[in-house]
Amino acid sequence: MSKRTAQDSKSVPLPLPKGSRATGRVTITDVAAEAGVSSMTVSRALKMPELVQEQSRERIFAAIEKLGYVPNQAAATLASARSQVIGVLVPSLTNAVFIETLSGIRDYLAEAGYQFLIGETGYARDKEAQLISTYLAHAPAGFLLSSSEQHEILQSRPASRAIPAVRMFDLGRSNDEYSVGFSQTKAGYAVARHLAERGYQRPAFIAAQLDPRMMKRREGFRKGLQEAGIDPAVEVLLPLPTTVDMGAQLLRRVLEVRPDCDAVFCCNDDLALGALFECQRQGIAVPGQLAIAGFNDLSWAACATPSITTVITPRYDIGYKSAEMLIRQLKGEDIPKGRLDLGFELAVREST
Amino acid sequence: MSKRTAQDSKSVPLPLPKGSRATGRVTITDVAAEAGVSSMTVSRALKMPELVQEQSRERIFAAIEKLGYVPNQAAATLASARSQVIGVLVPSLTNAVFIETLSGIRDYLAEAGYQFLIGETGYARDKEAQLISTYLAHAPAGFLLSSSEQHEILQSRPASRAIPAVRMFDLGRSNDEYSVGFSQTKAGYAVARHLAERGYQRPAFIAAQLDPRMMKRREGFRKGLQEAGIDPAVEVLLPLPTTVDMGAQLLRRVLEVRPDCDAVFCCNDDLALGALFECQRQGIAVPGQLAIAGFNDLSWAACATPSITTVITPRYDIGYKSAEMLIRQLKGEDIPKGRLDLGFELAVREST
DNA sequence: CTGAAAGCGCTTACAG
DNA sequence: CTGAAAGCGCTTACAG
Repeated sequence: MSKRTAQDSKSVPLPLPKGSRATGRVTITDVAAEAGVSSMTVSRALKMPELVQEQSRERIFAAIEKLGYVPNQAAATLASARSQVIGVLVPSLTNAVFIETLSGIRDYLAEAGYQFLIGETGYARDKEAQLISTYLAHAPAGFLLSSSEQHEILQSRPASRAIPAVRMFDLGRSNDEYSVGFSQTKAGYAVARHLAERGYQRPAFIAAQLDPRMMKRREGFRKGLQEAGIDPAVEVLLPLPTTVDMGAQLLRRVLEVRPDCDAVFCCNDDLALGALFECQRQGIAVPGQLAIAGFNDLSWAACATPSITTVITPRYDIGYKSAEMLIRQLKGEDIPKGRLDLGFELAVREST
Repeated sequence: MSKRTAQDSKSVPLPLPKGSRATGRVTITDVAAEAGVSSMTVSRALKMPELVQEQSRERIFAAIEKLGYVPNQAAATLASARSQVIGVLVPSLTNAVFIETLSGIRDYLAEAGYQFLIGETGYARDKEAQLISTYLAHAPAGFLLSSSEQHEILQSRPASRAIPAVRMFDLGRSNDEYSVGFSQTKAGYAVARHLAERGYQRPAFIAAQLDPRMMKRREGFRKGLQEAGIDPAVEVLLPLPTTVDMGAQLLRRVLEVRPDCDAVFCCNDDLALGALFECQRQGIAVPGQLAIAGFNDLSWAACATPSITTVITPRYDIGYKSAEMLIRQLKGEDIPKGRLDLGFELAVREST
């Protein structure tokens, strides 16, 4: 009952012991021989079990178990020209926000049987394009991107080899692409309206990193203040990676410029925490003398003393839903292009 | 210039135009034809350029550029039985500590031309073993692991197909394996000695997660207290994932059991931050009434009010050095097995 | 429901 | 320094 492989019969005219290969690996052919079917049938039993007779299927799975067969992904990828790998590109791996997005992605992809390759773009469009090129060598089934830009290298592929991509965090400019996120502008606007309603008159804005999303929050914040008849003049922006300590530094600068400032919107919770510590250090009452608002609702915002008003963002869901949108496309479902707006929620707490 | 697909070429056995393939991809053969050499030579020019005549090399690189050739990793992996992918298994992706380790890994691997697949073990040995099995299908060149256990599935492979692994964070029990980390026990011990030297008499210990590393810190802490003649009786341990808020909860429990407690060692900085907020809420002076020590030196520890005494751990370096140790093995260097102890540093600050 | 044949794009020896 | 041949382990049509 011994099967020969093509190469055995060509190069070595002696039969190898049953179940063994030149490389020592257990292959689909070994499983097929053990189960008394062809390798095609084994492949089908793995991919589309409903197309294989139950009896064959049982023998095949028993053989897989017995031999400890692990499918070779490289061979599958080479033969089918598509892998089970998704390229995921996030701006930063040191930011808790994106880590939670990765958790969402991982949860969906693990369930769907996909792996992912993570790249860090450093908030730079060029770096994103470069990583896409690198990942292309792995024949990824799709991409999950975080830049709101188009990438020529993906656009220029012929339709037959197109690789689907979903943009995360920001909503795309048009409905011609897939994007999952929320409106940064509206979130900034909501914070401004809240501060205005509470009666704060001299608010400031502090930000670091200064990527496009930060700038949209700022834009919305200014718009909200202007609509409330408040002058949004005091801003301190620093184009460096965010740290908690930087929140303290930026607040000090704000207070130098405008000592009578009565509220500060921090573009993220790290800065808000640093600002709170600085107030504690200087003996400034929060919110009595100065209100503080953050962004993202990181783990400390709710339990700080005082608890910090912030914007709860759907970052886990952005990952999960983006992955879902991508995989459903890959499975051939006809998902309409467009923006999936997951919204946000303003958490009003003690600090304002 | 119409392209044909695979099925066309079968049903119609006509030669394809030069430079094109059934799949439409640019292959090494296309590059070889363009450069007027064999595909072997192209392969060599890419892997070991010094073995190829300069003139050929120039023509080859020009052809690569002209055709936009991207090597197919799947084909390379299948042919060589080894990929450029490293399997990286960390306990958690929501913990800043491991994220920084990943940054270290990424920095080294990116430089060395490797990709990595990240898995999250949830601090469970079984989950780690399961992920190893899954990743084996990708023919990883090596593993970076975070459990201190051995894994049969890796141990049982024949020497010819052995996959090297490096253990991170903990130092291995023996010098029979590769490990990069520091002594958790010594770090816990150092905190105890510091508190004792400062004259604290009724210290408590709080911890969550309770993975083996936490338990080693505790062990060292207890030992240090005992040696200083202090009773290490007050401990509150909770086997749940760490959060900042949990630090507040655990501290409340400690104060219920022992209201006269004068110091608390938190097994990580998240708990320490929550404990600090709780003290602020209750009006407990830090360190006047209660000293607080944390672990890891996360970004807020140094700039909190008061700044938090903690243990600075070499987590970025653990990632970087582990990756280096692994890749140098893969490149055939004869790296001696053993433990690489990167040490730690006690940062004494205002909170103690 | 099942199988024989061909091919995916590289690399591994080997021979010059 | 270079190349012809064979093979890696799957999947894709196709035919039954």
